Amino acid sequence: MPEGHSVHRIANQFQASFLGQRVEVSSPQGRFAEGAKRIDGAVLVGAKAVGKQMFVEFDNGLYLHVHLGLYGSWDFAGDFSLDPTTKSANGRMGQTNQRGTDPDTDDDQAGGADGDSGPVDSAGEDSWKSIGAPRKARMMRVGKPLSAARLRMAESEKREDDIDTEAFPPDPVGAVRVRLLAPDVVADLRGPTKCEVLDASEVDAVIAKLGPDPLVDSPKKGSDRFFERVHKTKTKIGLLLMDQSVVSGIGNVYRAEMLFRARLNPHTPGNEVPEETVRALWRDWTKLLKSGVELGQMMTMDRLSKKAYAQALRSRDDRHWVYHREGLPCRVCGTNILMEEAAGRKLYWCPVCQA
DNA sequence: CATCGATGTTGAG
DNA sequence: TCAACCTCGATGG
Repeated sequence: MPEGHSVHRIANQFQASFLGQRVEVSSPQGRFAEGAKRIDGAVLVGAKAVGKQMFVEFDNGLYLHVHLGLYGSWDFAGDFSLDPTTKSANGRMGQTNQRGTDPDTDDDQAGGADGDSGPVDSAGEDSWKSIGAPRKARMMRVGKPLSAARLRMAESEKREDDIDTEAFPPDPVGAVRVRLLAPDVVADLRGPTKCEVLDASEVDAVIAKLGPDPLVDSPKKGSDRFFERVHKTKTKIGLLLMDQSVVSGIGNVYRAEMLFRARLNPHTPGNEVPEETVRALWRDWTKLLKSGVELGQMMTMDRLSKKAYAQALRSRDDRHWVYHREGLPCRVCGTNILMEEAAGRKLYWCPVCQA
C-alpha cells in the first residue's frame, strides 16, 4: 500500500495527463457503474491528494474519491507526459519511474520492471505506469508510439506489427473498477478499498477528518495541528503516527523509520514526547514525503555514500533502518532488530537505539 | 500450482 | 481484536 507519497504522485500524474480534458468514465468490471455514470463525459479540472486519499475534480461539481487500501493501483497507458513529481501539467522530467509504487516493497520497482525501467522517456512516450501497490509493470505500448518507442521496439524482439496491433485504448486487464479515458491517455483503477463519487461538501467532510499533510498544510499549521493531537494523549507514539486523523499519509514503513530516525521508543506515550521531538517528527515527515514524491520510492536512510545510495535505490532491502529487518543487526549499534504486532501491523524497532 | 503476505481501512463482535 | 475486502508478487513444493 502505497503510503502518502504514492498518492501525491498519482494526483500529480492526473494533473499532468488529464487536466482540462473531457473524460469518458466507465467501470469495465461493473462494480462502479452507477458512480461512473455521474462523471462520465465531464472535464477533469483538478486532482489532489490529502494523505492517502485522492480526489479528482470534474467540471460538473463532482469528485471521484479513491483510496487504494492494501492492493489498489492505477495503471496509466497511452501517449502522455510522465511526471508524478510535480503538479505542472507537463512534465518534463522524465521521470522516473513509474511506479510509483512505492516503496520498498516494491521492489519491483526496484527491478525496474516497471516502467521505468529506464529513465523513462520523456517525451511522452508511453508507456505506462502503474502506481499503487507493488506490482510488476505490464509492459504495454499503446497508441501511436513516438519514435523513441518505435526504436525500442525495433531493438527488441517484438515486431512492428505488434505495435500496429496494439490499439488504443487497450482492453482492460483484470478487474478494472474504473477507467478514465481521454483522447490520448487512459487510467485504470483496480483493487481500491474506496472508490466513490462525492460532491464538494462531502469531500470537505472527508478531509476534515484527516490530520495534517505536509504537502497540503503550511509548515507551521501542520506542525501545530500534529503537536496538538500528540501532546495531550497517552496513546503510544507508535500508534499515533499511523492514525490518519493525527497525521496524514504515514504508513507502516514510514512509521517504523521515522521512530528510528528520531531514536524514539514506539511505546512512549504521546504526552511524554518532548514538544521539540514532536515538531522534529513533523519536519522529518515533511522531508521524507517530499523525497518520496520525487524519488517514487521510500528512501529513509540518510548520509549514504554514493555507492550505498545507488544500491539502496536498487534494492528495498537496503533502503531502511529497521523496516522489515527483524532479527538483523541494527545498522547503527548491531543489536538485533525487534518485531512486534501492534494494532494488527508489524512494528520494527531497535531496542537499544530507541530505548 | 497452492499458499502466504503486504506500504490499509472498516465494521462486526 | 479480528475478519473481510481484494490483488498479485513471492515463496515453497
